[in-house]
Amino acid sequence: MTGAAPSDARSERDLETAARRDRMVDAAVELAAAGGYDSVQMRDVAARAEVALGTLYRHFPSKDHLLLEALTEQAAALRDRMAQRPPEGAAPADRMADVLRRATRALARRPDLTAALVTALTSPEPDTAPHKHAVEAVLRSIITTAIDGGDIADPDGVVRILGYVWLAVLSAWVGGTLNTDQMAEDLTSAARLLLP
Amino acid sequence: MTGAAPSDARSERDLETAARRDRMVDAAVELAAAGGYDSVQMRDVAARAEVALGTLYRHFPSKDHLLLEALTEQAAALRDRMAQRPPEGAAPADRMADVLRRATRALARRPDLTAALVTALTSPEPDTAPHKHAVEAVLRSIITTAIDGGDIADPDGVVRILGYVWLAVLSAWVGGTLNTDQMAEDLTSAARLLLP
DNA sequence: CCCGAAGCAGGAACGCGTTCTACGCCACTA
DNA sequence: TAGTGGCGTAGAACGCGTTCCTGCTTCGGG
Repeated sequence: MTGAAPSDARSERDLETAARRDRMVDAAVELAAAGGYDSVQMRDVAARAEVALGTLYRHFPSKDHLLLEALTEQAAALRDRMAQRPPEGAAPADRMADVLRRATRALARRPDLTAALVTALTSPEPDTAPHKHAVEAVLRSIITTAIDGGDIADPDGVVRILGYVWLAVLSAWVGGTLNTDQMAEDLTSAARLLLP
Repeated sequence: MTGAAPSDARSERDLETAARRDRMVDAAVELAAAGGYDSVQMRDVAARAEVALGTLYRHFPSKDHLLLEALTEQAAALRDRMAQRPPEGAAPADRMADVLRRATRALARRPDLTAALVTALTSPEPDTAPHKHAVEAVLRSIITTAIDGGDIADPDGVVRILGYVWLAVLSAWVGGTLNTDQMAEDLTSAARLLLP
């Protein structure tokens, strides 16, 4: 790593800033996992990532952007796990229920982290819309591959509705309106109502 | 008003504090209608209601509680309007679509106010959960009366899912992810998929 | 008649997200 | 070699939600 040729000078610098960026996201995730949204304080993130506050804001224009970056990574990881071990079940509704059960279990494993990320997802700042679109696209792709193969009249509509229900249930769970069991129950109920 | 008998002394005082409370909610609604969530600043609300900041916090433990109080009133008004002129249509799906169309139109009439109230509704503070439950109960009651009379297998499940979709779509609209037409479209699509 | 409690006014103070200022370091280029 | 622009550090400053303090008034009970 240290004995790089002179021609690598620029890429070395880039690697450093990429590493800094990773440290910031990692610090945010650690703080979120420990205490939720309120525990992710920008000064603490900067300190833990060994970075100045201004640097943090140079890379992420707001706390919500920072958390949405982390959420994007988590969602991608979830999609990869689903692709690696596809959901089981004959009917689309069964496969969908399997997906939701596994996803819910994964999210409930680190509740404070999930709460922090979902909080960022439901923040009303309009300039985070692109990030939100990206996350929702990942969720919809998971749903789509789960229910693929069944004879469904309006697959796009079903996927969209299931995505909405997923988001609403998550946000209700974060807000304390629902517990984990109710969340899973409502999700599978939606899947049963919308899928054969 | 001024010539009250002595026995009315206590109720006069209560009326004053009730009037103060109303002024606070009204001030919040006016500010929200003018500029959305960020324009509802607690110092401004207090000043406009001609009340000290501490008094505002004596009645409402947080900004979100204040806005949720306003939202509860709005939701009740919507339910009353729906009761006064019931939705038209033969099939439950048609009546549901009518309800959603009228509700969406009412909300879109004052977008900044709606955005502010929905923002409060999706705030993650757990101690606002009772308020949220109340609002959701009103929404579900509207849905229930709209689809009542059809032969639906799992009416409670359908109502719950439609309620979730309504909330998710509203929050997406507030977040800038959806425009008004898409919101109405997704809602009627959900109604068609879930109702005969 | 006096007392304590409750409600309110006015305003300072605190916490945290966000912005701004001042400066240093390093790769590039005329 | 001097200058320039990008990225970083350190830390003060600002805005707004929230809390706290100090003093005033009104009411109900000994």
